[in-house]
Amino acid sequence: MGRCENCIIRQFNSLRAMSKEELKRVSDTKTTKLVKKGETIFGEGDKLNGVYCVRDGVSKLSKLSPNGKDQIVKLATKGAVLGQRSVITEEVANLSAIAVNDMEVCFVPKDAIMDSLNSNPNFAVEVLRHIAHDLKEADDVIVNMSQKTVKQRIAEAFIYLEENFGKDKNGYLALTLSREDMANVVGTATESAIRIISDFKKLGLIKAFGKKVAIADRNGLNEVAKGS
Amino acid sequence: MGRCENCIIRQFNSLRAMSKEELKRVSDTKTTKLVKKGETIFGEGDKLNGVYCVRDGVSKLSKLSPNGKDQIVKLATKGAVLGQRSVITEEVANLSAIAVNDMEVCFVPKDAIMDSLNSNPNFAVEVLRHIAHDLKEADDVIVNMSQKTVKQRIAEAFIYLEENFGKDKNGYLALTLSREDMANVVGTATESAIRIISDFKKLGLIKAFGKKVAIADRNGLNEVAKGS
DNA sequence: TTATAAACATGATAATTGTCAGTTTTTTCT
DNA sequence: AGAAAAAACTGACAATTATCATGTTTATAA
Repeated sequence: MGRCENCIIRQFNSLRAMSKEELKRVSDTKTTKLVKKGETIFGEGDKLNGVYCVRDGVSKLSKLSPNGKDQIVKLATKGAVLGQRSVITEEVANLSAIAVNDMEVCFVPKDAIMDSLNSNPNFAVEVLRHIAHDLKEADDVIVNMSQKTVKQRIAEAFIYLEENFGKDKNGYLALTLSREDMANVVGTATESAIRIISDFKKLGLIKAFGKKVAIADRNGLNEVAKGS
Repeated sequence: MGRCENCIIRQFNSLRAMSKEELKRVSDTKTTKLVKKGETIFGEGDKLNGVYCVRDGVSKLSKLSPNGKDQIVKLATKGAVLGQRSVITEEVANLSAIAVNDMEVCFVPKDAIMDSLNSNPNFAVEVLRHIAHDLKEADDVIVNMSQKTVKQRIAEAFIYLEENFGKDKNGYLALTLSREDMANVVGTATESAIRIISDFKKLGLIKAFGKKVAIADRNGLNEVAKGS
């Protein structure tokens, strides 16, 4: 079994959701792709004829607002599946997927997914669970965006980065985002993000080593996130 | 066939997604409930053992933020199904559902839904499509919340209310929200919402008759929403 | 029908956040 | 290495939004 199936299985969190033949069918149709940092996997409005499984690297899923700013809605890493929502509803993509660092993705054609969905209830229910979970997360983001200050959201973002992407051997966040991306995650101006991150450094909440950032005072950051 | 099945069918947009026996099973288990304005159907953290179909009236789905403010994430009207996300993921409710006006809902037990999901791929796929659509909408809300001003969001909210809940015979919005609810929909302070709504009146973008509100200048409102 | 509460409204002010106009630092490319 | 570009940073200021205090109107219930 190739690694691509692992993405699908991990994503849907059930080894038994797909039968051997289904996995075989998916396996036969897969294509592997290397995507360099900054490159676009697909853009807003693109018609997708398949989904992309992330094997390695991180992608930002963002939407361009009318005023020209990008809002990053989600960060997707190893094991995530991109574009499934659009494939399921048969609409064009409503987000664009851009590589935050060098990535390896594999492509699974629409038909392979749709056939399994239509014939295998277990698989459909697993996908359903997964999307339902995404929806809960999205609702939480809505509440955060509208009820928390930029400072709180940036504190949360650092915690999120540590929890979801981990640390390297020296304790620095495994995923380094530019200040601009950080601003686009929390929905603020780049300058505002820079200022607040500088403050966090001065307060000893985080520390930096070159581009790398580490959380220095987890409790303190948590306090800020809750609303000091 | 009772009206309760109509909710389910309308929601999932497919007459053929449920077999006759399945509909019968659902029909046998349903319970109808009257909910008065302001009453809670279920609250954040409640364990749901079924879903609620909205037969009549409107419910707000909201989440209490730590600072004590409510964020309304969604407004659900006739034909909508409440609580399905939590039932599917088998988590407690992450939103509370409160009646905005007098409602009639019917309750469908968890098992009836889960059995159909597990045995009927068409039904599962229809539910999946529906939740995928909700997810797209939630992503759009995230972008709006973070990239638009309060004024823009209030203008959009009026347009949304007209498009989704319609007008009465005199052209007034069929759904009247309090200023506080309006503020909680767009994620701002009640006073800010009041001020902006007053401005809209002065500018002739909307007009009021008692509690009722009508859009007076649709194009103008649209301009404001886009960012005048 | 009055009292009581809730919703609506307004002013003054403070806090937050965005914008613009730069400078400095780091990265990239030849 | 050196030029050019991108990213990070800073200050000054303006715009937006929240908060608090209070008054007015409208709805609700005894």
